Amino acid sequence: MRWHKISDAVVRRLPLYLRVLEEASRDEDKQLMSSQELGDRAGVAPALVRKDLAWFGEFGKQGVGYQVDYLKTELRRILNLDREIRVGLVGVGALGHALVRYHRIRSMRNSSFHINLIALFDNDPAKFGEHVVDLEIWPLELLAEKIKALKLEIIIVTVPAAHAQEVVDLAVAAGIKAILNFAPVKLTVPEGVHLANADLSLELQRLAYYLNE
Amino acid sequence: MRWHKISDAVVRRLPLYLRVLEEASRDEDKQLMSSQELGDRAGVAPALVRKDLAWFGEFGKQGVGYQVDYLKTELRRILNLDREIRVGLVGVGALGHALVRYHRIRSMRNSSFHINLIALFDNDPAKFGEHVVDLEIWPLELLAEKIKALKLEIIIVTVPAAHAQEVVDLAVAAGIKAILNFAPVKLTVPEGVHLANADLSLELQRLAYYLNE
DNA sequence: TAGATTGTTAATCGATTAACAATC
DNA sequence: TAGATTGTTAATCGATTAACAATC
Repeated sequence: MRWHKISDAVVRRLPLYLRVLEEASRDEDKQLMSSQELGDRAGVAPALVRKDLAWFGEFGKQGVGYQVDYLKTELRRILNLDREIRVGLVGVGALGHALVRYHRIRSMRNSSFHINLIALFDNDPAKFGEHVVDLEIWPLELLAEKIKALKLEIIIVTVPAAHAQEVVDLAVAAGIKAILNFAPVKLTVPEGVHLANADLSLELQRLAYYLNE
Repeated sequence: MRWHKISDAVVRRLPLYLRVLEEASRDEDKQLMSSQELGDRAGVAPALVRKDLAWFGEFGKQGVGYQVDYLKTELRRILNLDREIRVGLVGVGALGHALVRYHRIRSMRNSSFHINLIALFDNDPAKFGEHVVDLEIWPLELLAEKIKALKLEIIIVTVPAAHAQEVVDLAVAAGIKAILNFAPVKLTVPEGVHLANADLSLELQRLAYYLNE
């Protein structure tokens, strides 16, 4: 258990730092990085990088900077990426299909990426038993059962807006603690369940605002 | 030209309000809505709803609330959704393909949705001339030319991370002012060009943080 | 009129930045 | 040692919330 409640603003930057460290170590074999450089590459002010990291421990050395490998390991641990995280996807339409392919290929190439999509669900009987890449599509009725049996921890929701809330309610009742939602609808989840929204039309509408200044 | 520079936090909520108003008027034929109800439905405090709207004018009546139709019209105008916004998509892989289908079908069903995806680009000659739904895939070489000829204002980037920055540079040089990026990479754009990131792996990594509290 | 709700100002809250002593 | 850079505190900035006069 952590002492302070870390704000979501901080948590959102951690994967950014991790990505910078992974690229620097993979592409440049970099051993050390200062908060200045890490910040530059992540698009974050150096003082903020140090403050963010300091919530979790003392990872750097004065006058030297941060050991890339060590900080990488620590960030993975903090983000729970040092163990397998099992993910299910509900709604294998065009978008769901694409996300499966995108994700399966990524996780096959990069064995250290421990967020694994391992189960697909749909409510269309015509799709039951069908495979996308190497994953079988299960009937939506099996969602709760499979969440428990396969220890799924995150679900990706790519069903039509009208069905998203009921899918989420089912999943939450079965113990799901995190949801990545693509449906263009505001979902309600109980305290303790975390929601990330990937709502493309909202993003496009936001961008449209800036088009005549 | 607007008097105050409106913060992005405000702009992000406007499409949310618009969606609530559209649903209320379409599904419930609602005529009036208070900041209280609009806020409840959008997940925003009522005082913040009033403050956000007040940046752009006086749209409500004391003791009464907001006229749904009127506010809807005003929000559309503010967001530039009262005119056609033309969008191009670069990188017709699995994800790009799915976004095209998702978006074309949406815009065909909902004629009032004026953000239109009208051009596709890829660098794979095998795909040139191929159609996705009703849209032809053009060679990436034509990007700059087509941006100008078709008056594209937004591009959606679904190319691999390694190519995203060069695509963006090309597009920006040709006059693009807004970019929706799906590539898992931090893009650099000049002042005045707006960027929205839809980076799925960052979102999943963020969610993973919350999985053992 | 009485009740309701806006638009707006002041107060609060939270996040970022600046500054610097500690120390490698 | 001298220079560099961390971890941390204080100052600043910005966004949200509370409160209320105006008014429909």
